Amino acid sequence: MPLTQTLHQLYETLYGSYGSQRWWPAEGPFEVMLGAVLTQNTTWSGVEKAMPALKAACDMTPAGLLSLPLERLQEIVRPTGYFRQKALRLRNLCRFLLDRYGGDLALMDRVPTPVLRQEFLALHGIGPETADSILLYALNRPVFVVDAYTVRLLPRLGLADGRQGYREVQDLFMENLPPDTGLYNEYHALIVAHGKGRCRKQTPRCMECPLEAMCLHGRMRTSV
DNA sequence: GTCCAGGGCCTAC
DNA sequence: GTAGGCCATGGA
Repeated sequence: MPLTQTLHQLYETLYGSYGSQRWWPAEGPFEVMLGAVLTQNTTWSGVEKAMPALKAACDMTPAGLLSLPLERLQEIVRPTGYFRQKALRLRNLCRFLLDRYGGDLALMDRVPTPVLRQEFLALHGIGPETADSILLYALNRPVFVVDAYTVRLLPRLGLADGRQGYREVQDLFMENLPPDTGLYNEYHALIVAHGKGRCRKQTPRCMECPLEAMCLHGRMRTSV
């Protein structure tokens, strides 16, 4: 089966099983950006605690966040873990938004996606996944977000051998799917929903897994 | 008590 | 260029 068709089948199967995920749960692009940093290597529940506190403490603008004392900001983001790092990362991001765009995110609209991506990656504390999450979920750019679930998923479907890096996995999706922001949005969220929902440990077989029929045949039929 | 989340940086080798 | 250690909280 052609790769394009397989990827569409994967999407349809996940969508049929989990339904629309409605990401990103946030009000406006700036809030999405902050959430992208705060959710790094942690659960969304922590972000749900930190975000209201942040909204109560400042006006939710880059300048407003920068006006908070560091200790106060640390206290607010504490529920998301790595609170010392994340407070600094939020400050870095806001300083960039203020210096480069005057705090006006609408000015990013005329900047090409590859340029924006490089600008975000240059920030300390923003790596490939966070940068791409911002591009897709905050700025509506057709960029496929890769995460640990995605990397684990592909080998079990026979679509990769597990040695591919971030960009290789990303290219696999983007070269075989149309550059559709809505599709990429839902696709990544569905992979996460599937990944955290079940089968994180490679159980020999899981008949309840919606991807059972797509898993590799022959060798140990590891569920996904 | 142990494991691990919607990662990324730094340091060794 | 990549494997390993580190950052920290909270829920299962």
